[in-house]
Amino acid sequence: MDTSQLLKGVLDLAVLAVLRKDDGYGYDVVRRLRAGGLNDVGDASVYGTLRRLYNAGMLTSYVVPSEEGPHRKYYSINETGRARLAESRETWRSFASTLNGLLEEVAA
Amino acid sequence: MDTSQLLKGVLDLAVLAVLRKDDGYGYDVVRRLRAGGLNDVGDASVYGTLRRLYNAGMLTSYVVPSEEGPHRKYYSINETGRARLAESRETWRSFASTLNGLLEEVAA
DNA sequence: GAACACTACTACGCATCGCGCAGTACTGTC
DNA sequence: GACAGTACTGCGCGATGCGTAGTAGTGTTC
Repeated sequence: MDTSQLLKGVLDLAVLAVLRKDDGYGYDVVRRLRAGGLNDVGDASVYGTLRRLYNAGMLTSYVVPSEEGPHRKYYSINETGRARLAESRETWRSFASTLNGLLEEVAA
Repeated sequence: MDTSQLLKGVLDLAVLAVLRKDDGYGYDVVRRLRAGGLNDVGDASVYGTLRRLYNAGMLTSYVVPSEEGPHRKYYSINETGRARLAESRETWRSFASTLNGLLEEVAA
């Protein structure tokens, strides 16, 4: 089944989550997300999300010329981004809990 | 925080879930969802979802004239709808589990 | 009895956002 | 030198939740 709709509003959260420890560039973030189980995430979605988060002031960015390919634009999460990550995580947990509640009444 | 994006792709599931036991009409489904914790769900979203599910053959419908207001259009889940409910529930669980995995690495 | 509130549904258009696809560009390999 | 892999950008589409307005019926309150 298609999970693209489920990603809505959550990709921001996922991207912030994979950046919370180490800086990363777009292509790398895509790989981390897929390694984490989001197999179907499109690369354009991730690049778009990174740009959106950057424009929203959640990330800083710096370019590193690579000797083994094109330059890499690294993104680093800042305080605003961390605050947003914490907030979004709580929103997600609360929402997931609510939906699970609705689904579990099925058994009743 | 705004949860409208999180609802994407899940409202179908939630609507099917609240209809799985008893038939319901639009206004009633809205109340059940809100009672279940989806406080911010818009009524137009629910009516739209009901029509979408009906057009997709997941629901049947019958009109009951009410003595205490306008007529009510009841919706009833059918076999196709139940199959979809089961399928979507699994998709949701798998997805939620994946995302929780990504988030929990935060603690590590 | 007129204004108002509640119930119940429909229709229109908007905004968000993930995605597909094309394009650019650099490196390495066969 | 054609091709694959890496890395990023931009364009336009499609799905879907939401706001708002509109229609329509019933009950309440002054």
